Amino acid sequence: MMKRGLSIGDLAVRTGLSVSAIRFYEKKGLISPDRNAGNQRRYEGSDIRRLSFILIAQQIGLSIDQIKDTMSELPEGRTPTKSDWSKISKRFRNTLDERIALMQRMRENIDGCIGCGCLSLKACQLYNPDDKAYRLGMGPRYIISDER
Amino acid sequence: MMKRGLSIGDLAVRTGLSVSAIRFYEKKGLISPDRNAGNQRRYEGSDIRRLSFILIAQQIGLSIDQIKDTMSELPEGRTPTKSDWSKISKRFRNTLDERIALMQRMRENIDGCIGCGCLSLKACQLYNPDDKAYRLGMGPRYIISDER
DNA sequence: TCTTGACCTAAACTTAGGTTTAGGAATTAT
DNA sequence: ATAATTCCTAAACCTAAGTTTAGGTCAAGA
Repeated sequence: MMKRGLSIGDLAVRTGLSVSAIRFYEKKGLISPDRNAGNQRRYEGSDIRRLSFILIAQQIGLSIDQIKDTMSELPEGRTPTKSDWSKISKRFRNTLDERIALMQRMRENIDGCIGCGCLSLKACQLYNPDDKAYRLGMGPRYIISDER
Repeated sequence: MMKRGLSIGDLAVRTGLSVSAIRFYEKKGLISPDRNAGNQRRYEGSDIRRLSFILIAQQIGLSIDQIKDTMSELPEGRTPTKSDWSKISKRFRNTLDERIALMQRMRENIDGCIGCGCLSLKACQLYNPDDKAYRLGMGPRYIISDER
């Protein structure tokens, strides 16, 4: 009578994700469920936390590949403990801190940049190369040409 | 001997954008250059500012459509003045402030959420509906099913 | 038992924000 | 005058992060 694992539908209900998204994350290597006799996926309770982690990481702005890298530091053989998760979540705090600092710098510069008339962008603070590491959304792929 | 307008290549050099991106923004309705006798685009100096505005708006996280909406408040008949730009740039400050506040809330919650064991997400702060308005990157399209 | 609802895979489709390519026409430099 | 650039359009292609569809299989309730 004991349930051996959660079905993909159960997991979808528990996490709020769609079934297709869960399958997609598996294809991307973020989660690796067992299969039952009939080839259906069976998940453990700890997979709820795994998926939740993915959602949070996405809200912070990490890509699937970055999330995969981050999660690769979880223990391989055993179910991750609270402290395992806690350890990698500290990275998030740092990432967030950087994002916040960047946006604060942008905020400080924005009036000056729009108002000042310097908008050829060549000398603009908002256009500072240190800030190019993180851009929200997609934007133009190559902002500055090599000018070779 | 006076140059009548900038070519698209000139504008690309001045803004750092690629020529294809500038044409793309035109197709999206963000900019509408004149044409010369040979059907080539000719831009005014003020278009540099227009494109710079687009770049800044993208860094703040606005989509092309949102940028188009925002720019629709610029004057139609005449070249926008410094104060026209300044006015709409104030919106950016507010948008940025909201983004920053959201990220700060996330930062405050992150340890608790990862560490606490609540990660079924159903009750998690990080999953608060007020925060769903802005998500970085794409993420799953529909997080919560209707549960109809 | 049988039927309806969940699950399976593979492949095509979606959106955003562009880039690349192909085949010409206009400019500019020599 | 001619060659080398630059520009033109249209259409195809690209990536991320999924969704949708088609054609079957599995499981659970009446």
